[in-house]
Amino acid sequence: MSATDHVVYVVDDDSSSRQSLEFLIRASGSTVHAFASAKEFLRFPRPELPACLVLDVRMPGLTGLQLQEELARLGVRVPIIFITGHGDIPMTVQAMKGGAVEFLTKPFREAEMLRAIAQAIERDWIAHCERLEMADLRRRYARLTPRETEVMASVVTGLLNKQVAAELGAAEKTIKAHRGRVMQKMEATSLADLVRMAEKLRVGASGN
Amino acid sequence: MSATDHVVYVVDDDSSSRQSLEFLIRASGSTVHAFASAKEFLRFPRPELPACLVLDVRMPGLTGLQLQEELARLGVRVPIIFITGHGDIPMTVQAMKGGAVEFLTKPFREAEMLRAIAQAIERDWIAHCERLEMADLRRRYARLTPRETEVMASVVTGLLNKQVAAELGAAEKTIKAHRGRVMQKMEATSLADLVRMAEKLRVGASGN
DNA sequence: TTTCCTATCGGACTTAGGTCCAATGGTGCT
DNA sequence: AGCACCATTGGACCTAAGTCCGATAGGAAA
Repeated sequence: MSATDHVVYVVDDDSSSRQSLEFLIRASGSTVHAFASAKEFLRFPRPELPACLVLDVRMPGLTGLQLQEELARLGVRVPIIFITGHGDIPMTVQAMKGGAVEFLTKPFREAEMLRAIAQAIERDWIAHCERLEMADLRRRYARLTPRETEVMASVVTGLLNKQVAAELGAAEKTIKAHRGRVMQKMEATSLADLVRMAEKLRVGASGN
Repeated sequence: MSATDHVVYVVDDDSSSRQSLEFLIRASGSTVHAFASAKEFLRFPRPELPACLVLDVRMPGLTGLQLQEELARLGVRVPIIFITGHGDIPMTVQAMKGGAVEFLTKPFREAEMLRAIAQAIERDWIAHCERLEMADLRRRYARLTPRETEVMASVVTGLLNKQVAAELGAAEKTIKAHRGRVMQKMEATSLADLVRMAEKLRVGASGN
C-alpha cells in the first residue's frame, strides 16, 4: 500500500494524542487527515478512496459511538478502529456490533494500531472495489426506461418472451425489442451475465 | 417461537448460575440443554434446529472463547451469547470479532438475556433456512457426473453450446445432451434459475 | 459376462431468441 | 410545429436451444 491509494482519518479531541497518532500513522506510509471533533470530520469532503477511521470513543459533542451511528445512517461504511482511555464492556459491545474492526484501550502498542489499520484498509479496499462496481451497475441500470426495467425483471426470473409478453400485456415482438435494448444498455454479454447483474442489483424477485 | 422449533444451549461451569439460567430460559418457553463444560456440549448430538448458545467466558478446560474458536473451526455457526463475571475489553473484542451476538456482564437483567436469546434465535432461524436450502442444492449438484459439472460451469458463465463444445472438445450435440441432464438433475426451471444456483454453489467462475 | 452408467454423436424437428428494417402513435420539451 | 424519446408491432431471416429416437463404446460393478 502506498500513501496515495488510501487514507486514514483520525478523530480525537485530545491534541497530543491526536498528533502522536497522526505522526505514527504518517510514518507508516499512509496519508492521514486528523480532526478534533466528529463534526469537523463530517464536514470534510472525503475522496472516494479506500479509507479507515481511528476514532476516540469519548469526545465532547458527538461521541465516537454516536459518530459511528451517524455514519451508518448516512450509508458511509468506512471501517472504524476505536480507541479509548476508559472504556467499558457495554461500550465495546455496542461498537463491535456496529461493525467496528477493532477496539483498543490506551495505552496501546503502536504495532497493534498499525496492524489494525492495515486490516481495516484491506477490508475497505475490497468494499471499495464493490462500491465502484455497484455504482457502475446502477449507472447502467438507470439508463433503462420504465418498460425496460419491467422486461428485465421478468426475463431474469426465467420467463420466456411469450410469458413476459402475456404478463406485461404486449406482443412477444415488443418484448424482444425491449429485451435487446436491455442487454445493450446493461452491457450484458449473455443472459447469465444479466441474471448476475440483477442479483447484485436485487431486482426481479424475492431479494435474496 | 414455540418450545419445539428451537433450542437454547447453556454452558456454564457454575452450577447455581447454570441452573438459574436454565430456569429463566425454560420459563420463557424455550427448550434448554445445559452443560457444565465445553466438552460435554461438544459431545452432545445437536439436532438440526435453529439454536443459540449461552456461554460463560471463563471455565476450566476449554474456555468460552476457545469453544467459540473450536466451533468456528468445525464449521458450526451457532450464534453465541457470552456472559462473564469479570471480563475485560480485549476479551470482549475477541468474542465479538468471532461473531458473538452479545456479551453480557454478570449480573445481567433477565429481560436483556431473553432479548439477546430471541435475537440470536431469530438470526439462526434465517441461517438455518439457508443451510437447509444449501444442503438441498448440494444434494442435487452431487448427482451430476463429472462431465456434467464441467458443462454446467461453462454454461452458467454464459457460453453458447458451441463454445462449450469447443472448450471441452466435444460436439455441440453432446453438450446439449449434458446440458439437458444438468437442468433435469438440478431441477432448474430456466437458465436464470440455474445461474442463481451456480452462484449459491459458487461454481463456474471467480467465486464472487 | 451381463448390466448399468457415462460419454459420445447423428438425424429430424420444434421452439425460442435475436437482428435489421420499417412504421405508427403518444408525450414532453423547445 | 418540430424534435427526441418511448412503447409498440410487423415481416423476413438466422441462429441457438431443446426434444425424441437411436446408436456406439468404454469402464465399473454385480
